[in-house]
Amino acid sequence: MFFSIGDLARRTGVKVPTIRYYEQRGLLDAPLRSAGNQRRYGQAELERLRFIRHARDLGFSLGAISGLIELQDHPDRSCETATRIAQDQLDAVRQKIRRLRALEAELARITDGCTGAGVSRECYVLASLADHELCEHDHAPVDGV
Amino acid sequence: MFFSIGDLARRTGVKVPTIRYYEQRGLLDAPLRSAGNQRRYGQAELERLRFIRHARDLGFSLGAISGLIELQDHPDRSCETATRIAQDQLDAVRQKIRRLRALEAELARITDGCTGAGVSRECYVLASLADHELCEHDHAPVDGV
DNA sequence: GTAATCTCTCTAGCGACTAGAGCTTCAAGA
DNA sequence: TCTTGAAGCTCTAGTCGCTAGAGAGATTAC
Repeated sequence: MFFSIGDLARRTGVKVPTIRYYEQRGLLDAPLRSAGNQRRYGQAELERLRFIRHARDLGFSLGAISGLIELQDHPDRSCETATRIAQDQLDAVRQKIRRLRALEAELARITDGCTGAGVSRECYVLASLADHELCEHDHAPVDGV
Repeated sequence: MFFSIGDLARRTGVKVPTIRYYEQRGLLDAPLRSAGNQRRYGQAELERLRFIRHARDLGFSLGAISGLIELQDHPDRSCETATRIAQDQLDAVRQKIRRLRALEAELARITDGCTGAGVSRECYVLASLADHELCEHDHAPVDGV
């Protein structure tokens, strides 16, 4: 019926320190404790952690996940917020894909220009990085590349 | 001929604290100083910082950029390393695009399933996150989404 | 000369963990 | 029942690439 943090970790694929971190961040409620002060979890916590895991896999921030959990805990509220959070996440993902594609094109061009056989003085990779004029596209920074 | 850190920031689009951070990280050499201990930069530093900026925009890590700078400073070395660093970066970008596309598909499906008009108990967004079985694809975590 | 703007160093914070120290508890076998 | 080894506990600090702020000193334009 009740299981340890290690069991919970195995069942969800979330690492033990990460579970404790989620608890500290308030995403998981403080669980019951054994006589010796060890955490003991039940089905509800398992499901919540799976929810968090799934949302993290989809790229939601812990802040966004907090919002989603808040809604889950109040089943009578409008789900407008949930939809908006998900839509924002989708928009962010699409934006990131767009930027990464520009990067990919540029990087492919740069690496194609150099076999790696020569000497660094003549290296097209280094030359391209030194001189933005050699670029075909603009590429804005992408965080977390 | 010589300019301040603020001028350098304006000419490269890199923020002042970031320039100091790069110096601390060893990506930029410690520059000359004015009588009053302020940093004074010349053309060489400007070019190096533009190189760094450009590489950062393409998603290279500071560690990778260190490696590239090392090669730039030794023009007689083989550029194999540079090519490999760039190729690794390209691979990483492509990998990230692949994962983001899977996420995009899943998020689009999830958000399409909910108009936001209902109540959170019946919300398809929340249901999908709670139950991975509703997913059509596997989606591994992507760092930095 | 004075005021406004820069610049200096230093420390701390972000997000989402991850690693390690030093200790205690638990579960299984002898 | 005892022992042993794995697993758990709390706490602090580190990762990456910055960013923000405090409180001081330097520079520049008028």
